[in-house]
Amino acid sequence: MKIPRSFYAQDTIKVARQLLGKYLVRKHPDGTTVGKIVETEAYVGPHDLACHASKGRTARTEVMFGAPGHAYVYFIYGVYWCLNIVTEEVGHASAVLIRALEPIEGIELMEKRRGTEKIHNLASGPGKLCLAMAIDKGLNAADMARGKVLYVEDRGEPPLKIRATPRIGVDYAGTWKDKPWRFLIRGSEFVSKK
DNA sequence: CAAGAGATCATCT
DNA sequence: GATGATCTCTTGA
Repeated sequence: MKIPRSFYAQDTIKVARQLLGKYLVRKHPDGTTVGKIVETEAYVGPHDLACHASKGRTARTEVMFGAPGHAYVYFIYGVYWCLNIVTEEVGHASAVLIRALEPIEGIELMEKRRGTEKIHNLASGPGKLCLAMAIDKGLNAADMARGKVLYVEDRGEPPLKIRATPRIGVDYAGTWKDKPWRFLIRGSEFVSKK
């Protein structure tokens, strides 16, 4: 069943933890791809110096200030796209970065898009999973609670063992870089880094 | 295997 | 004008 907006409206860290084990579904003219979410990161608000919203309300961060359940897709290093899902109430700029997926459906399509057949390398990183699932600027601000082309499904799996570590690539964020807000499914072979 | 460089551009100063 | 919530490839031990 598709995850409703009320789920995304909760505390960002809680959403980041609970997204683990859920399924990201992407419907595209070329085919449907599905991946199990195995790694996430929480960006909790404007006071969090690692969060893009700490730069203030700008054209880029506008989506994060809006309603929960929308996709925040941004371009980084002139090369890659990254997918986040906006959390908490309207006006609270926070989001969860989807960092890695375990490929479940449409694996051949992912292999074609990624140019590799190594399954552990198809979606084990935020830039890689966006390539594998054809996610780019066109999906920025998409409503994942109501939309049909990009959403998250709960397939009713039991609770998972979760491991928390500091977030990746945010050394510039002062004391915020050490917050243990990166969450992984313990033992998963599909995370970006162990 | 680890370390380093390059890719390449939207966004903010 | 600088830089980044990344990834791949090359180099060298």
